[in-house]
Amino acid sequence: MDNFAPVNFPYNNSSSSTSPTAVSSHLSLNLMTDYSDHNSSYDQLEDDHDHNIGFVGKNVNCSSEELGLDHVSSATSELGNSEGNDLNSASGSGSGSGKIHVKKGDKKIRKPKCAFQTRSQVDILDDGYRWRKYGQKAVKNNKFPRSYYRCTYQGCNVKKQVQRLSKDEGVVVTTYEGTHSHPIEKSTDNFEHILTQMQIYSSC
DNA sequence: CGCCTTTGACCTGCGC
DNA sequence: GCGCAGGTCAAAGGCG
Repeated sequence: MDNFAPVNFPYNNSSSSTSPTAVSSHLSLNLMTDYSDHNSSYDQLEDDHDHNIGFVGKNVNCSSEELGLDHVSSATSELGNSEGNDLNSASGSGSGSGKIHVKKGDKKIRKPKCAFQTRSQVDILDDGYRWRKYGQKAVKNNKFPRSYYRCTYQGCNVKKQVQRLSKDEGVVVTTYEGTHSHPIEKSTDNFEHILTQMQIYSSC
């Protein structure tokens, strides 16, 4: 982990916000991007969980775009699955009523992801946005399931995944994917504090 | 009644 | 080609 630089979260609105819901009163953060090796990704995170904030991913290339900034970046980081589903098309149209994620022949455009881990008793960080859970899957080598959430704001197709580490039950890994196209819906003092720290210490 | 969670089925990509 | 793992859909049910 050597590329530290300011980082923002995947939020367009950086204005302060407050609304405590699920954020643990004491939690630490490890921000990382692109843990692209699906077998080692979360294990990697565990190596660094004693730090309050720090990257533990392989390729620290979380772009400003994925983090919610306006200008475009070419970052192509993605979360550790090997599938590389076309999340842009999937999120945009959901491929209709079917369950086809990627059209054959379509060029894969992988939406960058930005993941971070927290030490928290709760799985869900209240980041001020409204999320709807759309799936949950058991993950190999992990006794805890991975939950899939989607931003409920109309037209916003930001997704996030939440998973607790099996080796360290106190660590929750949250992966954001996409950019919010709307202001934050509620505020969270705790989360803003976290964001502030991230902007100071982290970089993607 | 609307929103959300749960959950099983389905689809895709990858490794063997 | 097959099996596995990850990701998504959508019906059903719960809750405020």
